Amino acid sequence: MREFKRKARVILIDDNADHLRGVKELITLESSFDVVGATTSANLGINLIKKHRPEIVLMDINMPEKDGLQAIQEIEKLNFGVKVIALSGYDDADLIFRAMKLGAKGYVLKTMASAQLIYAMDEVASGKIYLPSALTSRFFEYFQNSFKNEAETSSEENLLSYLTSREEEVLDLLTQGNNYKGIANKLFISETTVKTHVNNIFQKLQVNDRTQAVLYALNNGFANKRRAKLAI
Amino acid sequence: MREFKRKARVILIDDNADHLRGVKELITLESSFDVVGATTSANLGINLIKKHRPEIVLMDINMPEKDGLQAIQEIEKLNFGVKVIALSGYDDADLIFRAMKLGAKGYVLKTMASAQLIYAMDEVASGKIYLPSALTSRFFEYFQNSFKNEAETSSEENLLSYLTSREEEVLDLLTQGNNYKGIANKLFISETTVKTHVNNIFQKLQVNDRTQAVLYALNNGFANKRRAKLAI
DNA sequence: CGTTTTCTAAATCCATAGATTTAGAACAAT
DNA sequence: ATTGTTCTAAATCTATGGATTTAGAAAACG
Repeated sequence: MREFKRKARVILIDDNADHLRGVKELITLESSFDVVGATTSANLGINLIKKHRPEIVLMDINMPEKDGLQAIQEIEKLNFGVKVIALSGYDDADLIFRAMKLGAKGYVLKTMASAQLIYAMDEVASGKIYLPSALTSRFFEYFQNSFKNEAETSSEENLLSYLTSREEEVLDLLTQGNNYKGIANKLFISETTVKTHVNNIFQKLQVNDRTQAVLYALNNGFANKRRAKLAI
Repeated sequence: MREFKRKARVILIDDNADHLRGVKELITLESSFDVVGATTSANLGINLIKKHRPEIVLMDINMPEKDGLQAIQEIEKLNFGVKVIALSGYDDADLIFRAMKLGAKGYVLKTMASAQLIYAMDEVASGKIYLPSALTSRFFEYFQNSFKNEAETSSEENLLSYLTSREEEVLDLLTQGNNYKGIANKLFISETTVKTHVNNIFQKLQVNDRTQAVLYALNNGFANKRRAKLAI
């Protein structure tokens, strides 16, 4: 249990001074977290984080001055392993999505009961990710919608399936920005052979040049994982 | 409350006949759902769905014969508004991610208490998305990890920022698979002017040809939303 | 006002890309 | 055994792509 460990440190960042004070009091009185910093400025907050290296940061993301989302991104870039919980007044799907995408470990509405905030902090402190179920639902609607097109196009007849395995290899190298010579060298075959393969690829994908072939490949699920680094 | 509505219909698909029978009994006895179909075959299940148009489908995704994920995709393609809940023996992050990506409205482990399955069905039937919090956590770890690179590279110095607005237009057309002539026609400028722009783009992006320029653009946040359809 | 940037354009030249045809070898399928 | 597919390769030809230089007009900046 956590009583035996050192109290986890928390830094609060909220441009609303009243809310900041309220949350600070709440945490101090009703939880076993240690508030080591509280500020209304995102920039000051980041400095506090650098100084104190807290386990948890409660970050208001509805700040006008500096965008809270941007602040989350900067905190993540520090790579301190700080766990950021986004605090927001809105259950907007796009906000939730962007906050989670940037690495927030939780998203809590300001209107939620104080016990839920403490619970979220406990969960996040123990390494989990916490999203209230209503927000999880919102998130997934957004998430699934953003993948809808991709799913549809990927289920259409995919011309990529007509490629032979060697042609797939060649196309893979094309999607890394190689020219004929580069491909020939990498596959230990002659340049003219590569040309033959590439021409066959064009026919099968019904495109006119390598750029279109590469675009077709990327738009149709080719090389989804190994989002290739350019071979420049 | 749901008592006043017609009982929501459910179809069960699970290649394990024993488990299938157990779940059917459970739902019949302990919930207000109406099991209108149960089969061990994904293909038969899809036919049942076409016939009965159920509100809910419980789909085992650990089937050897036909992949359950593929079945989900096919069901979503029908566009019947069927709400699929994935049933799985594994809390594997990649499985969860793929199931949700394909449009599953819930993901429940077979090892979970039966009450939780009923709860999930209630939630999903009422239009929400249900993921147990432990799985939500798993999902987000995977999700955030898959966006990590993107966040990092997007915060590196982006050579795209050096492009003039005209060059951005030209690059945009390049990322749609246009050649010089196509770009010239679309921008009402001469082909040689396009060549000048394109050469300047190459210099600024430090690449050697159009394919590499397009790849750089796509990998660095250019045209993120309007995931361009090819101009073939 | 002068300077710089951007957009436009042409000319030239060489390199690469792409189309097309032909063909041998290996292998799988029936 | 024969047919079909895949992978290999070359030759040839034309089209497109890319590098480089030069330059005018317009707009932006200071």
